[in-house]
Amino acid sequence: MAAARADARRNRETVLRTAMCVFAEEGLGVSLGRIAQRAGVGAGTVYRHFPSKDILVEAVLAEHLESLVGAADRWAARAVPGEALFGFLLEVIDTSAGRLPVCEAITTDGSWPRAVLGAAEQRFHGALERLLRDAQQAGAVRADVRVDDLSALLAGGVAMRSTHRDQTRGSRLVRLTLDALRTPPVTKAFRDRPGKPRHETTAPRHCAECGARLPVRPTGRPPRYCGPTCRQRAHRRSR
Amino acid sequence: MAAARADARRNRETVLRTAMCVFAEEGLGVSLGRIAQRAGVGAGTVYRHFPSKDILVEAVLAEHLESLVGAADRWAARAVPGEALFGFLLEVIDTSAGRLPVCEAITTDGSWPRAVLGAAEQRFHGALERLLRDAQQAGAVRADVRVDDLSALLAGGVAMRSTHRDQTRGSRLVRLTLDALRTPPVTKAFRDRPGKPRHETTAPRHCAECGARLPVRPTGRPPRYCGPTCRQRAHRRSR
Amino acid sequence: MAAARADARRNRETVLRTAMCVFAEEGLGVSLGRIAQRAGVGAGTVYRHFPSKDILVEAVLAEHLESLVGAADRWAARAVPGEALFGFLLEVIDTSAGRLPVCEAITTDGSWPRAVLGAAEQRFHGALERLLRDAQQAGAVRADVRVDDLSALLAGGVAMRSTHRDQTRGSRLVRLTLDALRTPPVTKAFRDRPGKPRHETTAPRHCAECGARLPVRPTGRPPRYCGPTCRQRAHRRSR
Amino acid sequence: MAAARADARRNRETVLRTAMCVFAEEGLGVSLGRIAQRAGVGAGTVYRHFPSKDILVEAVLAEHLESLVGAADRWAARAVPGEALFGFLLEVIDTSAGRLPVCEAITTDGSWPRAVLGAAEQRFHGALERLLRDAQQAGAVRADVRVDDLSALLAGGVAMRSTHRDQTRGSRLVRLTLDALRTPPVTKAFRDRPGKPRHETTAPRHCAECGARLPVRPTGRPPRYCGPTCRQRAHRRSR
DNA sequence: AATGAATGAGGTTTCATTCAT
DNA sequence: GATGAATGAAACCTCATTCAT
Repeated sequence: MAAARADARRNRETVLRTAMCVFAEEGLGVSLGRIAQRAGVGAGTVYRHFPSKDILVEAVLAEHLESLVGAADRWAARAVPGEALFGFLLEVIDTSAGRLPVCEAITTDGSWPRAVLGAAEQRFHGALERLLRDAQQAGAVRADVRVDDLSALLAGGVAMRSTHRDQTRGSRLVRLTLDALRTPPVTKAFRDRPGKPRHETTAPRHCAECGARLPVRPTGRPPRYCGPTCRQRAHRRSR
Repeated sequence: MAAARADARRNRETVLRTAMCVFAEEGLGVSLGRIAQRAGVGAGTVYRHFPSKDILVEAVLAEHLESLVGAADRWAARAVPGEALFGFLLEVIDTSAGRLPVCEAITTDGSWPRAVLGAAEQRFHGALERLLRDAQQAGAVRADVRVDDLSALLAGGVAMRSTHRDQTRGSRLVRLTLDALRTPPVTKAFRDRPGKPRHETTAPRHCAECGARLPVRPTGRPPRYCGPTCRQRAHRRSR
Repeated sequence: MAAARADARRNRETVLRTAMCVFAEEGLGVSLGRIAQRAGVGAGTVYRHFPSKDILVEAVLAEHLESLVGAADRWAARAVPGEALFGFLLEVIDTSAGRLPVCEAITTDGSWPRAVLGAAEQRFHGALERLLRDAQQAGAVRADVRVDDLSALLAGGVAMRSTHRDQTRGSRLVRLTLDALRTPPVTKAFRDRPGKPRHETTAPRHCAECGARLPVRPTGRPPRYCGPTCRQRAHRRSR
Repeated sequence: MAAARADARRNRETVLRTAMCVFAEEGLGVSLGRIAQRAGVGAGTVYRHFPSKDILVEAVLAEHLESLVGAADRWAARAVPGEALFGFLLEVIDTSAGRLPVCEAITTDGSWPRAVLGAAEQRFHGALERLLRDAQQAGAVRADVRVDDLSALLAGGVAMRSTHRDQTRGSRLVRLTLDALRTPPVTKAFRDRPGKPRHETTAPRHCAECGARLPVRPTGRPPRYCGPTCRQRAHRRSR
């Protein structure tokens, strides 16, 4: 009987792994029959372990999340707080890129019985939260970022990676995007009055003429134009 | 006869608009029967105008793209180059947020007969290209960004917006992400030798202690830490 | 109004002729939409003239039968009784070969409202009957053949012609089969009766060597072979 | 497991047999739903065994052909060459009469994936070929007949039988037609060659009055009528 | 009278799920 | 516990027929 149980567990694993691959390859639309076939088991066996298709999809996602929790722990253990978070986010996006359909099933469709996912999802969010908190305490990440921002950012990153026709540039784009989380370059004054950037809101951030980004400087009169050219042009216009 | 044609066109519009809504609400999985029902027409009528489901989905997407091309033109007409691009990207993401499933059908699944979409897609890409070129010539956007980066970025932005449980913060996150495209703060030296940042590769870009982003300055000795705090902390650790 | 009527009649003709072709080419399964398309008219026009598909099929068959009645009269007018019948049967089979599906719709399926066909069918059977009676009175055809035998024989002939992969041999097979109707070799007493062409029935009708049809001549010794070549070949074989 | 397989096989048989009947009764137009209903199984079961309608039709035909191959072997085993062929052809026509629609699906429509039928069809043609060859070697059948002639002849025979409103006369007509294959009356020299039954071909094979088949006897004067009744009737007529 | 859009029942096919073996 | 055959609802698509223009 123990042997039987071992058999059953092995079968469960097989089905789960197969489903993961097939979902990734052909989308969530594949029939369970196909999965059973690819797993080399009968349709009934799939149903014994996963009483419905939704449950199977959830199990696949939970498995994925679980493995990501492991990755989070590894990153937390071996890197300084900020880099741990960025490393983890990148890894999540990389390993999830092929699984877009599965992820979307969860994120997009609100009709999912969140309860079932619960365990894995909470552990995942917990891990994410810890990494974020540490990174923020280390000052590596903007203070106004929350866990749910990260979730959304992950979804976005996966979408970018999966969508970009050029894998290398897709990767690069994701890194560029993640950098948006980093604490922006700050000055002494800013650092001394944390949370109150001097010009954060009052100073113009873009050239009033051409829209170019203006450099942020903590002191002095904030510029209104990106340079003499634009200033002149605006002056002309104002007459 | 002309009247009959008008009727037909109206019907086509109705079906198209209904399909747009229903796809957005319930995903691409909905049956054509349901769409027909919601549109208040017979199943055959849907079929008459869109001979297959794929064709209907394409039509919905094409319609959407077409409207976006209009938006692109409006932005190009009424804003300075850089802001036109950013405004357009934001609008695309905002108006596409509800249509995630439709967009994904296109971006995710490579099996689409691109030919059919062709017209609308090319016009969309053309518009995107023009906005990007102008923005880059105005120096408002990084020179190393390409159109396909923008496509991927859009997909990512839509995913973020749709995924974030808090709409407001989702919006904010998207804006933050788009800013990654902006030309990074540069100095005179950099501006004079465009494309050749002084320390671009040799200087450390992140604080060696906390990982915070380091300001890039074209002259002087590049800093290793983000500030005295980290320098001190590193010093302590090195003893 | 008279003009309108002429238009309508012309339309009816067009539809009928088109239906004939299309049925012959693609079977009875084709949709009326296709026929309307090929005829260059609207679906409604088809229905105005032929209120249902069955009625259209019947009309096509009736038209065909009507034209065959004409052929029967021509044969009756220009050939000796026996040959008139055989010529007519061959012509029927030849012209019906492409129309197998239509014919079958009538002969096979007992569910047809015979009443509607009535007129054309009766005229056709009448013509057939006359040809048969004359041929039998001339002694060219077995006395025990009835009109319904001929109908069945026609169906069989059409099937053979349509089925045989080799058109030429199909034709030959049909002729061979029709010959089964001819009066079998009879005794001297029978042959001597007046009003009978001398060799009409006793003379061999095909070359005993190669099976080619032999010309029928009322006088002289009937040939056994189609020419010197076959005669020589048979002579050699008999040694 | 074996039991399940046995069940499945039984089900397959049921569906096949039902389809055979229903096709014969109502034509190839019947819906698979109807067949499933008549077979007492679900629509899915039909589909499991025959993944498409075409495949089911083919299977029905293949089954039929297979059974005919058996019949061919039986005839070859128990009759002299010539009679074996004729007996077989008659049996084919008789048993196929009800199945006209199925046969036509094959013979009429060239669009069939012959590959699938292949096996059964080739075996059938092989059997036909053997019977024909033997019959020709025995001199019972014209030397210029080929297998494809027989195929077409069979189609024609089936059409005749199915079409004739009077079954008995239909049968008679078919026999008459098949006789067209027999070696035509030959000359003395030919007749005297050894190994040939005396009256095989020259003696009348059917009653000159009523067309009934005459017994073939190798010796004695061959009868001209099937019995005294017909002889008397013919006598009366000749006066 | 002609057009062709609209209709909707019905056809084939698919597949999640159950159940006998 | 595993198997895979059976089920039947539902999807997509077709087309004979009607009807507004």
